[in-house]
Formats: sequence, C-alpha cells, structure tokens
Amino acid sequence: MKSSTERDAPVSRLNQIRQAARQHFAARGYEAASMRDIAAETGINIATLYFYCSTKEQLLFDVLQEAMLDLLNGFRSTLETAGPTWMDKLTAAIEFHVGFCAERAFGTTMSMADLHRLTDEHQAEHFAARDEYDRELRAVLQGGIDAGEFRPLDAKLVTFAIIGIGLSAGRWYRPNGPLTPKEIAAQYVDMILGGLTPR
Amino acid sequence: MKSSTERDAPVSRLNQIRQAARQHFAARGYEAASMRDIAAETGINIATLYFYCSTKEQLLFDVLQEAMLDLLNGFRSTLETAGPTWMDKLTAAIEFHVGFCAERAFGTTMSMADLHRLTDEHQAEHFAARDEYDRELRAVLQGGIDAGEFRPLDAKLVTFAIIGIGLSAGRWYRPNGPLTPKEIAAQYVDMILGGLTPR
DNA sequence: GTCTATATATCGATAGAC
DNA sequence: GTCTATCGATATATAGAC
Repeated sequence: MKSSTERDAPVSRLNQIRQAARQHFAARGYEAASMRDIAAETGINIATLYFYCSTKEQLLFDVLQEAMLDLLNGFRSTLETAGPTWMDKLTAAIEFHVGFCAERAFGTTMSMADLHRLTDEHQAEHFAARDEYDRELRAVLQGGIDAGEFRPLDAKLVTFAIIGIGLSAGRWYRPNGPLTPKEIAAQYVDMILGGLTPR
Repeated sequence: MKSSTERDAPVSRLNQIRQAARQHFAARGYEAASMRDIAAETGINIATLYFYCSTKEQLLFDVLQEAMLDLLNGFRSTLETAGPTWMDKLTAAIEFHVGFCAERAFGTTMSMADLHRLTDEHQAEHFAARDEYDRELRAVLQGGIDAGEFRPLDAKLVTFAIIGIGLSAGRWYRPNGPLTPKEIAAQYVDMILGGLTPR
C-alpha cells in the first residue's frame, strides 16, 4: 500500500510538482503563484503540469490537506508516547506543535484568504480536519483542568493561544537562527505552564 | 492640520475607497482583490478609482501603514497611562494588543505573501514600523525581567508569543461571539502572567 | 509523457469625452 | 470628477502533434 505521506516515497514527478507548489504558495500566496512558475520550478512545461494536476485549486487542496493530516497524525502519535500526567501530555503537545510549525512552515503560514480560494467541498474537508486538531488539543487542556493539574482557565482560548504561538513561530523561525525548534518549544512550554510571574 | 487617522474625519471619497480596500484585501488577499471590486464596493467606476489612487500597490501600502501606525501610537498611549510597575505596563500592553487585533482585524490578518507585494521601499518602511513595535513591547518584558518582576524567560520569544496570540485572536474573533475583546484580553493576561500550573 | 500553440477570461492602468 | 472604451499583459486551461 502506498500513501502520499510515506517517508521513502520515490521522488515521482507528482511529488516534485507538489514540492514546487508548496514553495510558491507559501512564499507568494495562492493567487500570485502561477502554474507557469510551478511548472518552471519543477523543470517541465505547463502543459505537462496539467497532465498530472487537474486544476490549480486541486493542487492547493492536495498539498494543504497533506500538511494538515501530517499535523493531526503527528499529534496523535505524540500523545501516545507521552507520560501519564496531563502535564506530560500538554508538554509533549506544545513541543510537537511548535516544532511542526517551525520545521514545516507550509500549511501553517497559509492565509485565511488563500483557504477561501478552495471549493466549498474542499474548504469543508480542510476545516473539518483543522477543527478536529483544535478539539483534540483542547481535550488535553480540559482534562488537566478537570483533574486539577491546570488552573481553571478557558480551555478554548488557551488552545487558540498555543496554536497562535506555533503559527507565529512558523513565520519568524529560520533554520540558521540561534535557537533550534526544540529549544524554542522548551521555552514556550516553560512560559505557558509556569507564567511570567515568579513563584 | 489634517491626518488620515483623525477620528472626526469627513467620509471623503478617499476614505470610502480605503475602507473598501481594507475589506477586500483582508477577505480575499491582495492579489485576488481586484481594483474593479474595490471600485464597485465604493460605488464608483474603476476609472474614477484611479483618479484618487495612483496604483494598487500604493493603496495597499496606505491602508497597511495607517493600521500599523495606529497600532504603534495606541501602544504608546497605553503605556503612558499604565501603572508604575512592570506588571502594570505588561498587563496594559497585552490588553491593548489583543483588543486592537480583535477589533481591527485588518493589518493583523495580512499574510506575509501580501506584504511581499509591496515595493522594496514600502516594504522597508512597513517592516521598520513593525520592528519598532516589537522592540518597544520587548523592552517592557526585558524591563520586568531585569527588575525581577518577571521570571528570566527569553524576552524575544515571549514578545513573539504575545504578538502571535493577538494575531490569532484577530482571525477567530467575531463581534457577536460570547466574549468581548476585553474579556479575551483579561484571560490572556491571566494565562501569560500566571501560567497554567496552580500555585 | 512532453511539447508548441492557442482559446478565453480577467487583470491593472490609461485615453479622452463630458 | 465621473464616465465609456480599450490597451497590453498575464492568468488558467486545453487541443493536438509527436
């Protein structure tokens, strides 16, 4: 069985195209990135590009959904191997989220405007996956609050804050910067759990 | 003397145009928003639109910079009226930032891709203002850390986190939602200062 | 599978009448 | 100031030869 997220997948023409699409969509935005640019980056003619992709919108959806599902599956794997306490789980979740956003900027730097270029059906499917991620992260927070491990803050707002911190990191993080994704994530775990006020 | 940010400014044609531009740029993104759409929203012909605006890029810069300067000036006013301690100042800063992002989504929801459509000169001017805002917010955090009022976290990372939380709120906040911008800001002040772990 | 050539639409921007 | 009409460039997407 094959899947588009397989690690040792061959560098097929379609994978090359999607890689080029990710780069151009993230850097220029969906509208400004032309199919000619994506074809040129792949090293093929635009007509050849259309032999592999039905439409530009479908190409956007494919690369977006691939990133979204990698995020969701990675999150679930992370929780499975985390420690037993809610603090263990949340720590692992924040580390994963920030690390994912930093290392794979695409999919986390897409603007809402670009998401609205998807067809209604594709938009619904994408937001369904995104909402599921929100829900599962929020469940960790609510679980910890209910167990008394976390202060009784609004789990929904804290969820959005954590996601927002990750999205933000995906924008300013650079691989050659002074901090690794792991170090950034560790700082944010410390901040979110411990707060700024000394104990 | 007149300025474009004046409260009681008359609803001039130029102000109508900028209002329409803000809506379309924020909702569809810079590239997908056409000058014809903006003209139609204003209720004028596209040729009339060009009587008031030299280019589409200039229109983007004007509305972007207006929002950015309002953010920077509002931040400074907020700090002037805040209490004497660093916690007072940071509390006021977070409240202002989250409130501003929620109430004025435009300028805080623009994607990096759209900012890169600015000319090099306009881009430099916009990023200079943005960096100045980063710097002044960071100075509040560093001041509190140096004074021992805050734990010695990385002031730069915390600054980006606060900004990211605000940007995120600007995306999901809706005026008819269950929480007011003030209530949202209060929750985030509590979270950032106190953390999730009970004392 | 990959190309040249092109159909069709829409874009930003302008000329010129009124 | 506001309009009609249009220019030239570029976009997505396709037809058809090889």
